[in-house]
Amino acid sequence: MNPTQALAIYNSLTGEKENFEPIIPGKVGMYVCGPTLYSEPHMGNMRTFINFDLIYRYFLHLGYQVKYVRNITDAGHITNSAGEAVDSIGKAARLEQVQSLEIVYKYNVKFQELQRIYNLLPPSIEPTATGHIQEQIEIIEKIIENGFAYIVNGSVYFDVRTYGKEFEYGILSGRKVDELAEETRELNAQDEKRFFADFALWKKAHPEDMQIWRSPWGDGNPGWHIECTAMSTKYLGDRFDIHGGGLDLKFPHHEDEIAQSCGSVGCNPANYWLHANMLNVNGQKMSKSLGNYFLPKEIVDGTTTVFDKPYLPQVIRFCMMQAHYRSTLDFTQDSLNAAEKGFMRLSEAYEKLGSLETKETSSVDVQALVDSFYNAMNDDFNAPMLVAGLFEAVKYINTVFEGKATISASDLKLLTKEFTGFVFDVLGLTIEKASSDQALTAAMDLVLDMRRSARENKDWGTSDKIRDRLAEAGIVVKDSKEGATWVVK
RNA sequence: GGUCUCGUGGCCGAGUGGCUAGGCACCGGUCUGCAAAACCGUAUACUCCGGUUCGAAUCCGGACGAGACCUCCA
Repeated sequence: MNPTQALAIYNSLTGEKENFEPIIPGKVGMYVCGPTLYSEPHMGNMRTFINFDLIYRYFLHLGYQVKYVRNITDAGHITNSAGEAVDSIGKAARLEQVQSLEIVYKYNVKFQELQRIYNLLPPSIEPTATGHIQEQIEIIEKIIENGFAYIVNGSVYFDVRTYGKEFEYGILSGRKVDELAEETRELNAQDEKRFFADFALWKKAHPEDMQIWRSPWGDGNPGWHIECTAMSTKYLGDRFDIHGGGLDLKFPHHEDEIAQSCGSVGCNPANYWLHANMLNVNGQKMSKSLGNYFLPKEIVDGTTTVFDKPYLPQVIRFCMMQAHYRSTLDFTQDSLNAAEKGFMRLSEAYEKLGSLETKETSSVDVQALVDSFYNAMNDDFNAPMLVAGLFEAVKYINTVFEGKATISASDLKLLTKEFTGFVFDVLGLTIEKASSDQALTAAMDLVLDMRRSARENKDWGTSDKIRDRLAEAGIVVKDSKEGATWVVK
């Protein structure tokens, strides 16, 4: 590795790019908020997970030993500001007339499948909220002990006002408690909370609840935020390097995690807070009501009506890599088609790498090119800049292939190592070999052989007829000096 | 209503106080029996109005527009 600049990360907590300094040299502890499994994760969820997969992969590429924890939220109780329980998993379970765990299990299987399809590296640990109820209770007890929470009628609430005397509530989101008071539209008059901004750590069970746990305060369910605090603390300690998640979790979820950690162990849990931006479709945030909502599996299968053709998962991933993780990204038919063609070009250049002829010297500064890959990623994981650098390499590879530029043996070795390293290991792309259908391949060999004979006899009529009829069947024939190749569209 | 972000060429999308991001499309060229494909190359931009500056699309202010969060959300 030859980065000419240090790894800088944009820290949402400070609003600035900071040089990355791990707590333990050579090691990284990273926690990312995973999905709530009350439905199949949609494409927008996937973008967040793909972006953090990129970050995970880059740390690994730099040689860090990474402990990557991404939780699974399988306890449905979440409370809104009015203190009302919103049990999304229980709701889904009732709708499908099954138990909560069945819902969670069903969607977890789908989520695992999606991770395979989109080539996500498995995290070091995927803990579940329901597996850490005891830890959550212990943290709540500690917060109560420290005076930052109170018990009302079997529920426990975090006391934001008392907390605010010692710590700063709103340190991450920039919200001020006073402002929040004015902004909040309506408060529930029946509220058990002492203050509108207080949030539930533990919620007393309702008779119709499908999942109930025992606690010192009676039967109930954990609050949403405490789940993440418990799991991150258990596996990464009171203080770790990176906490990530979608931008929409910044407030209140992450803000409340900070409050819970400060309120229990006295410090912000993470040194660097990273937030991945949202995915838009045709210019708008993906949503069911707008009709631009689709699942990661549907776009691959071509079963969504949003786009008129299927796309390979690696094309979708590549499309995402052309935008920075902190920017919104707009998926449109055009942007996906552009990514598809660009990805093909990248793939084809990769396949040429193995057959390049080397010369005494290189006509391009390969080391500088490789440095640009690292510098791009070291600048807050700027994948689009990396992709631009990779296309510089593509152009170079192509011109060498055409005999219009030269590369030395040592530079070719370097370029091959780093180019493939960044394409496969860092960006997480996969390049599939052409059709593995042996019967089709044999038939095509025969057809193209007959066409070649026709062409040798200047029988253009037959040659063109074969070409056109194959095109109608969805097979595109590409002629080149080395002969004809084909590809199924 | 409050807080915040953003507004880049036909599309997607980086970046920077003065030095061409990149991809796709377009156009030109090479190649080809023709075409496609492939490859190479050129062009097009920084919402508007003020201000700071030798110089701003890049900094500041305002206008307009878009989006996010404030309620579950990746």
